[in-house]
Amino acid sequence: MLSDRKKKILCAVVDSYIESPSPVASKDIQQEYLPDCSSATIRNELSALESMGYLIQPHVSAGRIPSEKAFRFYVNELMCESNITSAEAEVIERYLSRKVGSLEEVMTAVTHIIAELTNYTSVVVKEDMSDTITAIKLLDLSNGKLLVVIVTDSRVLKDGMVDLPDDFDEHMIAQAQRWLNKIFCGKHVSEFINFDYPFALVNDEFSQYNALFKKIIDVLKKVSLMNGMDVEMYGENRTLAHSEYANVEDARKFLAQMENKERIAEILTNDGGADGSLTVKIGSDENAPEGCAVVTTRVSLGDNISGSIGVIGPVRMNYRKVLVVLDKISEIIIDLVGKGE
Amino acid sequence: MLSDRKKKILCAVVDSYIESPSPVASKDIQQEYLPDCSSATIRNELSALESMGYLIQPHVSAGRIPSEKAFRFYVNELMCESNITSAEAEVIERYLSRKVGSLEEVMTAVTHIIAELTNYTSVVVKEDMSDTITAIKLLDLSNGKLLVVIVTDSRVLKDGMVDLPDDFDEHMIAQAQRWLNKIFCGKHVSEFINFDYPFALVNDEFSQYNALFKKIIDVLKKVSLMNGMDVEMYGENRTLAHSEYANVEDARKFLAQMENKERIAEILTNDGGADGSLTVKIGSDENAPEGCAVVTTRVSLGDNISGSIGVIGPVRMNYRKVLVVLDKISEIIIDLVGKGE
DNA sequence: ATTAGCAGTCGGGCGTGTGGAGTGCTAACA
DNA sequence: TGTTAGCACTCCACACGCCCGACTGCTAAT
Repeated sequence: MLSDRKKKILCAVVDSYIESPSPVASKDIQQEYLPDCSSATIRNELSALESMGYLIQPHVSAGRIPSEKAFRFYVNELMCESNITSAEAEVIERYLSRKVGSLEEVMTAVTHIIAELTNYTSVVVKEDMSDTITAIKLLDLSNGKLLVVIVTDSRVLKDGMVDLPDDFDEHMIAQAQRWLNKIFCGKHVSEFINFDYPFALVNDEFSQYNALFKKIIDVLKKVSLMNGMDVEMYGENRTLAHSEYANVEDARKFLAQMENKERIAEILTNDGGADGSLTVKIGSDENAPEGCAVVTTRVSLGDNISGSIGVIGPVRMNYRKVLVVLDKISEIIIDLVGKGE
Repeated sequence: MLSDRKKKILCAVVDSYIESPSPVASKDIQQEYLPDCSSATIRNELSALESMGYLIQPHVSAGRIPSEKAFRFYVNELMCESNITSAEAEVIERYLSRKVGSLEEVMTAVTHIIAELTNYTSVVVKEDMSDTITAIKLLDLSNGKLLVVIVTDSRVLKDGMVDLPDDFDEHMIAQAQRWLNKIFCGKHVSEFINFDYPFALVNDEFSQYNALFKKIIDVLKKVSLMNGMDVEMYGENRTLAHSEYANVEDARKFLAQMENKERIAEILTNDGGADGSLTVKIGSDENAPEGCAVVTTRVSLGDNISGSIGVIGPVRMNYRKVLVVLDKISEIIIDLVGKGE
């Protein structure tokens, strides 16, 4: 456990670093946060915090910068709460509270307003769980490949390709198709994702089907991953304005990660959490994109539809502001939905 | 008109500059493209081409780089045609020709494959012209504001706000609403965009409506701009990999322009052109984003639905490759659609 | 445990110098 | 008149070296 003074100092380092991204010196901390100690004392504490993994010294004659561990500790225990400014609240309400229109338009509006207020990238994911599988079709392309097609309720189709073992004839394909339909029809596409192959279903004499089945289910998993998910992102540019992306290589790495919408959607949705609850993930250790932090909140948007709203920025993010904005937004959206569409 | 030799030299400069983005020297041209002339002769020609506006000399002891004018001339008259490599054609066909699924999925696939093959940003715009206006509603928010809502066929709603003049009561608002519905119901939302206010409709005693009407129609124009348009973009990252975006400021400027989807959609769609025809716009003079070139092709996707496929990259773009890829893609898509959805 | 003071380290900004790439110009030549 | 060789000139890009200043860690005193 950290002593009170260590906590104060760590908090000072993080606060200062969030405000301006240069290593924090002992003297600065003394002057601005802890006038009761000498800078030497603070230096000792900093040194201790460094060996505990909370701080990093870029080089020997530089101050300290917080590690990802420090940011996590900061968010969980140190950060003082703050309230949304009335100006911000007003902006949000003006934009959203009278918004008429389709869910898509509200999503777009939400991403724009969050990016505007926080100056980070904003993502909204809508998950529609009501869409169920009507049929699975296997089409022999007669070149050793099998086309796997999923047909769902809402006529959304997904398709993928599988290599066909040599010894398969059309009867066997038809048989495989019957089995697949028996297992999956009427279920939600998301069921593939956690589906364990039920070997029991296939008795010994049909063991040759096993390999094919596994492949097909893998394809179905992959192909259905984004089904019913709608991802909207805005303000990649905003995040790039921050100093961690001062060189193009880092900027491009960030953008490359943002292009993987499946990944982003997964990050935003994979931990449940009640309506309006806030989650913070910092760094790739917590499954956020590398060098990034993700703040998420969830709102339910009616039967079988749920939404996740998130902000993606550098680990050195202004968490206080982001949390406050997301909180307000989710509150308003829950309110909007509650009033009945 | 340019002499043959000037054309050859200009073509050499552009080709060489596209291949590697450094100023092209007279000696290089001589060695690689025109061994029959001396470098001095070429220098004279270069100097002439420069004063004609085709070339730019970054500084006195540097070679020449092509101006936007040179690129336009190159695309229109100099560039030698080339054919798609069989490898590329195969990639495209494998990806697309067996693609089953919704239009949205095909759009996504198209953006990905184009970005992959060209290494530039790719955009697809779908325009659905079949959506018509069912009703226009004016809601008095009783704070001096009027909420304008458009309801269409497909239950898409759009809304915007207008300041209400002081002397308007609910009867007048109802009257205005009746007029608006009379004019626009049953028409396509795009009709706002080129709509000229028909003063004749409003006779003198109702001239007070004029100001309000104009405002409302402006809002309707703005609000309906993207109606029925679906913009999908991929590979902003790819374009940034090119050397013109080596510094972050330029990269951010590019990205900021890419965030304006309305603008991009307009660039891609605003010049008709037959199915499969290719358009090249170079530089902001031709309404492309600043410093960028846009290559576009159009495909019709059935009744009242048309699509535009585009590639956005730096002015120094590999036009030959982009044209070839877009050509192949549009061919396949026209084929796909032709076979009957 | 805290603190003042001092020696030591390292990054980064800045001026200088130089090599090399490429031109424009001139004068000679076909 | 068009082409060419040769030369003087320009200017960028890069490297080198320098030094200033920012901070620290350590030591010794309180």
